[in-house]
Amino acid sequence: MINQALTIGRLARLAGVNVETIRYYQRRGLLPEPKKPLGSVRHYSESDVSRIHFIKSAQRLGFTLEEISLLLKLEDGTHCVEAREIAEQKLASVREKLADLKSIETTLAELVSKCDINGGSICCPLINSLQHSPDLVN
Amino acid sequence: MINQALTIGRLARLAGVNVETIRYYQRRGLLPEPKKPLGSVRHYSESDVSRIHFIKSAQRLGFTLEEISLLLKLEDGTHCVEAREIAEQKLASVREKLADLKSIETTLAELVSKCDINGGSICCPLINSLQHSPDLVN
DNA sequence: ATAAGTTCTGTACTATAGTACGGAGTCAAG
DNA sequence: CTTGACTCCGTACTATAGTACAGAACTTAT
Repeated sequence: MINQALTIGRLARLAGVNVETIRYYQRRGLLPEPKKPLGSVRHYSESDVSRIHFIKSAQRLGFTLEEISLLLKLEDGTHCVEAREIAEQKLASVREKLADLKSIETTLAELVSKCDINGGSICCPLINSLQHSPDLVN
Repeated sequence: MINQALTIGRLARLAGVNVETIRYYQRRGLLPEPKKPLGSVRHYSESDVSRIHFIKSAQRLGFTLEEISLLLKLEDGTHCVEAREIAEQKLASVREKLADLKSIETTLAELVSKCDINGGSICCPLINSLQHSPDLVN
């Protein structure tokens, strides 16, 4: 096979992760482990690339691999009601995180702009805000 | 002292964390360790409660203790320019996370509402979406 | 003043999410 | 047909963020 049979190494490069990470995801059940053609090496598909991207995206948002594993189980097509429940739970938690982030964003943006007004000289507004309301969220 | 000298245990209860967590934050330099009045126990202040709340809030948003430690250094009042740079960096990363979360929110909300339309019977829209565009973000 | 409850100190253990590595087997290019 | 790269498999190590615990000192309530 001179052309791209998707081996684990190629998959890793395509997906931008480490080979070891792929094996780890397989051990954790996040990625299927294709069966090995006896006396040869495993072959992967494009969908594995997508799946890894999905995992990485979800992770960047603070989902744990455990949670991502739940999300991915929506895929098997056999647990519709559960699938919807999980999706709803996730949606709620995403909205919570969104609200938290928005409030941090507002606070930080204010601090930085107060700093602008002072022309970057002595940024007391920024420091004072942190000193007197360090409890940014809630 | 019959009344509330803020000992580490009380501080922990007030801040809603474990005593060990407070010690850990002290070791990491996230909380000051008040000096011990020889042959007695350390006393804490209200500002330590606020500081712990701040740390916990920032953590819920995905900041690492390392990053939080940087944020907290804005407080010392002596590095105005650096303080502003850190705040700006954080603001940028918060905005990135916000964008990511919004896109996940949209996707999940769509999936759940498609599920509603199907009356929760066979939730193919949800499952299909995940199967055919598992790369939620970007 | 004595027992129960805290604090202090240091060290060790835990979970999560990987990364590294050794040795054997497999592939592919010269 | 051999050499170098890659795969496979298991085990071990790493960093982050704690938690647990042992033994001594201190505090508080009775």
